[in-house]
Parts: sequence; structure tokens; C-alpha cells
Amino acid sequence: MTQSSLTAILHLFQAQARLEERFSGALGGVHGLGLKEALLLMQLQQAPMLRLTRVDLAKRLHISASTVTRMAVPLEKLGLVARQPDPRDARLAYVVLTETGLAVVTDARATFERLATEVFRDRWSEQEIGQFADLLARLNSNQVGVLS
Amino acid sequence: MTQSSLTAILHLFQAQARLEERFSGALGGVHGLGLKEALLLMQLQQAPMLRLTRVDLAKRLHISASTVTRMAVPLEKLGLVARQPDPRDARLAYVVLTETGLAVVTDARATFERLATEVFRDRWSEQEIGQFADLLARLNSNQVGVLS
DNA sequence: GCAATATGCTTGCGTATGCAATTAATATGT
DNA sequence: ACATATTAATTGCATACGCAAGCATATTGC
Repeated sequence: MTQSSLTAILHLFQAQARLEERFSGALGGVHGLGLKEALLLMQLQQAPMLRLTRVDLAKRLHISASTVTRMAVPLEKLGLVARQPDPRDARLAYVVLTETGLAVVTDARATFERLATEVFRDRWSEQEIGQFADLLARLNSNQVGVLS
Repeated sequence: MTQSSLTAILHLFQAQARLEERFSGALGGVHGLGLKEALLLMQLQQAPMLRLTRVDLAKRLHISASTVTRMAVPLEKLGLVARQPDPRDARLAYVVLTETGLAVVTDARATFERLATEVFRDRWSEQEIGQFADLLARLNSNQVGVLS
């Protein structure tokens, strides 16, 4: 029966809500960044030339372009990102990671990894974690902007 | 090699964002309900006596008590839930599913199940879906309020 | 039995977010 | 080449949310 499809989705929502609480708290405490801001920086970290346009960021983060615009302001004031116009297309304004930003996001990623490890520490074998990651990756395939 | 833990978490966030978009749109179109409202009603549907206190709902939905209070108002106006004081403890005000609400949530759950099936329709075997659901269930174990 | 504490709910306030409209710039069609 | 359509970014506005304070009721400690 397809009953397991429904339970899978519901469990996924539940898991995400819990993990978001946990990661938000820990990241905020350590780096003063919110989870959303950290994910934005991580997207930049993996982008070519450490930069993305605002609409591209919006698509990858599943948020609106206006939210990206507004999120970039404080990050810019903190010196973690900078605004970089495109000489070929004057409409584009890249959000580019600064040196400081790169250092911060590298650190934040380490925190992320530590927290992620803790989540599975008990009761999960290395193989099961890999299997789980694979299934989630399949669910996200045919899609742009998935962080690794 | 805890690398897969990090990728699993990141993929989970990504998957949730995509699924939330998809389910929000579909549910809103069909029943006029938001995803959050539907999840609230589904919690009530599975609760004893079809009711829960506001703080209990808040814990299960991972939202604040004030949000529950405010979400209940329009649902009450629509006649999907009612306010039910507890005779033993005058502080408690249960949110209880009405007959109309039960009918609506039953229908919404059917929509939910159809959408969930569509998500896995291609490229997933019945066994893989079950496996995926099991892993997610394990991630949520030792926790109250997980819908099934 | 009464004071102190804890619990459930609500409300005020600040913040975050999406949508739609606006502006500026580029792309397209004839 | 020029008009039209499309795209990127920003801003106003309305809505949703969490936090902290407030209020009412219950529970606990002495």
C-alpha cells in the first residue's frame, strides 16, 4: 500500500521541525548567525566564484527574492558578503562571499557537521546513515541548488 | 567519515522546503487550508476525544502557544474546531474537532496521501519507500506527537 | 490554610516573509 | 531600429510568528 508514502512525508516534516530548532539554537549561540543565514552563506561557498545572483539564491533557498534582498543587508553590514554588480548585465547584483565571510562559513560548516554527527550518534550505523543520505538525495534529484 | 551525516541533514532540509511548497499549494487550492492548518487538524484527528490543549498542540507542531491561539481563531470561525473548557481545570481550553472539521480533515488527509504517493511515483520501489519511512521514523523516535 | 510557585492561555510588540507593484535593464520579434 | 516582452532587484503592504509580559487558575511547601 502507499500508506508508507504518507507516513514518510509526515515523518520528514516532523524531523525537519525538530532539526531546525536544534540547529537554529546551536548555530545562533556559536556564530550569531541564524540557520537561514548560514544556509545562504553555504550556498555562496559552493558557488563558482563564491557568488550568486539574488534570484538564484532565492531559488536555491526556496525563499522569495525580496527576502534574499533583505537578508543580504545585515550580512553586508557584518562584512560577510559584498554587493558585486555584473559589468555585462547592469540588472544583476551578485551576492559575493568576502574573505571574512568565507572564514565564518567554513567555521559554521564545521559546527553544522558536528551537530549532524550528534543527531545520528546513537542507534545509527555508518551504513544506515549513508543509506538515509542516498534516499534523501534521490528525493532531491532533478533539482538545482542542493548543498553537499 | 561523518560526512554523510551532514549531507543527510542538508538534503533533508532541501527536501522539506520543496515538499512544503508543493503541499501548501495543492492543499490550499483544494481545501482552502494552509499546510500548517491541515497539520493542526490532523493532530486533533489522531488525539483522544479529537481534542488537545493549546500547549499540547504547540509542542506537537513545533510552534509557540501564541501561534496556536491565533491559528485556532479562523478555524473556529469556519466551524472546523470548537473551544472546549475543561470542567476540572479552568485554565485549560481544548481545541476540539467538530463534525465538519472531521469531515474536512478526512478529506485533506486523502489529498495528502495522494500527493505523497505522487512524490515517490517514479523511481521508487514499494520497499524503498518503506525503508525511507522507517529511517525517518527512527530519527523521530523518543518524541511525542508524531503523526502517522 | 496561605503564600509562593507553576501552568495555560492571551495580547502587545518587534521581526521576518511573501506578494504585488515599480523601476531599470536586457532580450526578442518584426 | 523600435516596440514589446522578459528579467533582476527593490519597496510597500499585509500577514504570520516568537518572545515576553500579563492574567487567571492550580499546585506545592510550610
